Amino acid sequence: MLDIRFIRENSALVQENAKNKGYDVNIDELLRQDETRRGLQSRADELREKRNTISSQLQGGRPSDELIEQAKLLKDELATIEAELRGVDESFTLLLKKVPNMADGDVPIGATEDENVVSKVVGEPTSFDFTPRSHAEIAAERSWIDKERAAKVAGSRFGYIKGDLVKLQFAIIQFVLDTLTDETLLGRIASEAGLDVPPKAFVPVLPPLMIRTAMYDAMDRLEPQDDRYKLESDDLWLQGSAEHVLGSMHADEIIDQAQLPLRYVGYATSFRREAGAYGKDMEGIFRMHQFDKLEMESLSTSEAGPDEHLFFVAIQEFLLSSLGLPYRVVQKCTADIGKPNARGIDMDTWLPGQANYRETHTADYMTDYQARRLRTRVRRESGELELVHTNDATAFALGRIMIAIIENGQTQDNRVAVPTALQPYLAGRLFL
RNA sequence: GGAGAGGUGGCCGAGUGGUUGAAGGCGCACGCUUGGAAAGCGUGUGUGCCAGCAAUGGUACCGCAGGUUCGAAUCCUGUUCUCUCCA
Repeated sequence: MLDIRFIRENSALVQENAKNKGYDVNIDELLRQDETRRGLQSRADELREKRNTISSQLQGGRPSDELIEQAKLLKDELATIEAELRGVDESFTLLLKKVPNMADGDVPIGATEDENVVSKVVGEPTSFDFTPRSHAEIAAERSWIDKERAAKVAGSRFGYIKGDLVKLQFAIIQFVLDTLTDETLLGRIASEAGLDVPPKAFVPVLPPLMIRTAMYDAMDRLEPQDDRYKLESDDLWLQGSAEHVLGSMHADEIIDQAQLPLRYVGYATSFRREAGAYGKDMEGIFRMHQFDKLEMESLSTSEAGPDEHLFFVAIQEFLLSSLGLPYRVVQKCTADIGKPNARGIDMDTWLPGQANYRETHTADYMTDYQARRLRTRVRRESGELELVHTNDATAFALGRIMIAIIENGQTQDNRVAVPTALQPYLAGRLFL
């Protein structure tokens, strides 16, 4: 959520920004309600002040009937004002929550994701001296993915992942955890990216996979609800990405500045309905209702936030490069970065089976937009309180990255070359 | 799933209707004291919102949400979380 004081002072900018991001919000109406709300709030405060004054005169017993009568009148008036205030406050908050975060100045303005800007291409599309297959075809040959039986048991877009593919997944996980907890390596990644960020290790986390409505909403990741799985009888949702449960971990907390940045890498099975997918997306395990993911999250000061974002991107590039995969970096435009985002960068990895770059990574920078409702604050060295800035980014979405490894590393006889960086985690095997 | 106990400030802990934003202690900050330190002494030390350049003032907050009352940390209802015992 944005700061209402910021909106008051920058209403035109905020309206313009909402339009650029494709959100229909009425800032004028919001400001009108804000004024009404504040008026009622002041009135209620005044009435309470009077009530408190009278009350303090009444203590010690022997209250005069007159005073009691006065107090009763106040009580009634206050009740009326409070009811009115509750109503206005509710619709005001509803409107305020709809206002998207301000996009940073260097975010390309665009109406659809087609206006995202490719800023960097690393490596070249893998070439083969045979016609490359899709991961689904190779997995079928190797009995790595069984969607038919999964459909019988759980429905469409679920899978049984089996055999060497399971070992590959665990190898990737180990590789990521080793990378993100190695401060020497993190320092090198930072300095090679020209970033002056502390090389502080990420804390690995296995988070809860369910999240309360209030927390999900505070993270501003509850929408679109159509894409979420709700557990009706419990006021709980299945989380759609570890950042949902990592970012909300420090809700209602005040963190000493010396402890920042807090960096986490969460491993979580994530759930999404992914309604409306079609074509290539339906093949194999590209787009499933359930997938495992390693996600980075950081809480930092406001001044450190932008570099944390770039650091996350640098880490993503390091991870992809370590696997020898061709990828490109995409600066997402205003329409695509998402409501709570100030900036958003994607990594698209080359998939020979689709002969296309497809999204495997996202890095989101939310400034203080999430922290405002989470009430996660930092106590500055000066003693001042300030909202933290949040960053989240994919380390690896395991399903998608295994697709990339299979398709880019395939041989004519349906084997898959193991990236050098993963070989130590697969007993030194060169091929799966 | 059942029974019981309990959630008070950074921490411990008092408080069962009336200056209680909340005793006391610990911690922390500043000052005094000291050659220096400890001890000791003194002062201060929560958060949100509104108004104000500020000092400050008003208001709300004792897990959360309602209710009773002129007045609620204290009484009532619901709910949530933690702990103990049982299944």
